[in-house]
Amino acid sequence: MHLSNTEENYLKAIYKIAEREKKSASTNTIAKYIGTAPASVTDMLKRLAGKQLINYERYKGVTLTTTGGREATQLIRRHRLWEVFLASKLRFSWEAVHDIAEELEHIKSEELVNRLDAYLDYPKFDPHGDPIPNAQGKFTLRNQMSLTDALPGNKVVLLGVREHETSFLEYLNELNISLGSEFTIKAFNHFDKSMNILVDHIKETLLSEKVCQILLVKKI
Amino acid sequence: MHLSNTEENYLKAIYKIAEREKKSASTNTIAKYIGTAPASVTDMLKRLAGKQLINYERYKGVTLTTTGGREATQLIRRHRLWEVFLASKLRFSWEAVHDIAEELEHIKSEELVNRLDAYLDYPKFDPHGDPIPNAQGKFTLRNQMSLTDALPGNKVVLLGVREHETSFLEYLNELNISLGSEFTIKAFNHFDKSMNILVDHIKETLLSEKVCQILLVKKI
DNA sequence: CAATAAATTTAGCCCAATCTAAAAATAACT
DNA sequence: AGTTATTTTTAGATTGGGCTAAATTTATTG
Repeated sequence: MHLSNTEENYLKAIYKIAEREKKSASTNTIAKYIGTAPASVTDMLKRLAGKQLINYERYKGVTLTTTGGREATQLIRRHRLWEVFLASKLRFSWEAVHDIAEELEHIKSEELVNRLDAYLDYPKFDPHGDPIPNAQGKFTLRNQMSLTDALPGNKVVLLGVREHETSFLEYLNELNISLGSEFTIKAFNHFDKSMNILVDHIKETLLSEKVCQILLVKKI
Repeated sequence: MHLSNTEENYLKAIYKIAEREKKSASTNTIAKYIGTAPASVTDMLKRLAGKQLINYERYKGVTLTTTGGREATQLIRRHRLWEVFLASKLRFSWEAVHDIAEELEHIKSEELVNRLDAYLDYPKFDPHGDPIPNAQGKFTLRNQMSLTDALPGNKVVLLGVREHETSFLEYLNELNISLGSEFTIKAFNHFDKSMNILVDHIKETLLSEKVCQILLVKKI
């Protein structure tokens, strides 16, 4: 099936919205995600429905078909593998990889992505801790929770971030927080749900509820 | 200057045609090179002229401006660096790299291409022996000649090929000829200008004039 | 439940990049 | 030089992807 870059981007958007909101994606949500007018989305949805990539009924929101889901998963696979390449081989920082991978993910060559996968030693997670689907589209699952669910006294390690925004990642850099960082929860502040955290046994830091929600950790 | 992939492809075509034919590129030649109708070329030439990338006068053929030439050179740089990556890191064969690099060359990130260059150790030639312009657009020159110019008794080494067609490269594979192969010229056949060549001191092979023209060698 | 608000779709338009068919300019040949 | 052939350009249409404004459907709320 030949897909244009734009069509691929819509599929990815629908996939991610469904994942985030656990329901079918609405026209407006897609429009906001992609950054286009809702009318443009409607047009595209009709085309994608014509290609059997989504289930579309006027005014009802859309879901991916099996084919559409597979395409979206492969796109995510390509994106995350390129991110690994950029970070681990070309030494790009984790806040720089996303935008370049947005372009690289559209290179159409099954052979290329599989060889890249092998070259990188079949990585299971990308530089933001997101799981990389394998050639069959299977994601690696692991126990993880939001930092908001950790309790005072817990020790946890940072596995991933739910937000890839450059400014947010740069904020973590300033706090010397990166994947693998160890946190000891010192205190939970009820009034604003912020947390006092000891980072890597060195520096105590205050993290707002919003930041804690973004950080994915597991107990150690 | 923002250029679409298509605009970049036209600039590259004009560059390559000018290089091959040592004169301005005509509408028809460009159309054949790109694989579009001549009318489409005319339209595009007007747009490129509007962006000051080419010198265009109706019915006269076109040449690249300084800016246009720089863009074309950078595109060639990106293309050839990606070819090196595909061949040396991902172990693609030399006939497979071209098509994938055609897509990769359009990724727009100066930082990416320069880091890739460093990662590959600043290669000077691509897997077909074509020179790779450096970040300043400078090509490495070297003494080379067409195999047709070698004389019986000469020993030469293969530096490059002027033709990247898959079927041609596969033909060379069958003859066990690759970059670095050493040839001893055994005989020149006047009637059809073909040559009898001893390849790597092992196998004697007959190469047609057409093939000899494509092979770039230097004496050893 | 009627009125209003919000979401979605339709209608009609634009631009980039392509096409075919026809016209115009240049080149080639007798 | 004049006719023919070739090359190039113009004219007009198409497709993908996008827009705004208006109409329609669904949701919300007094």
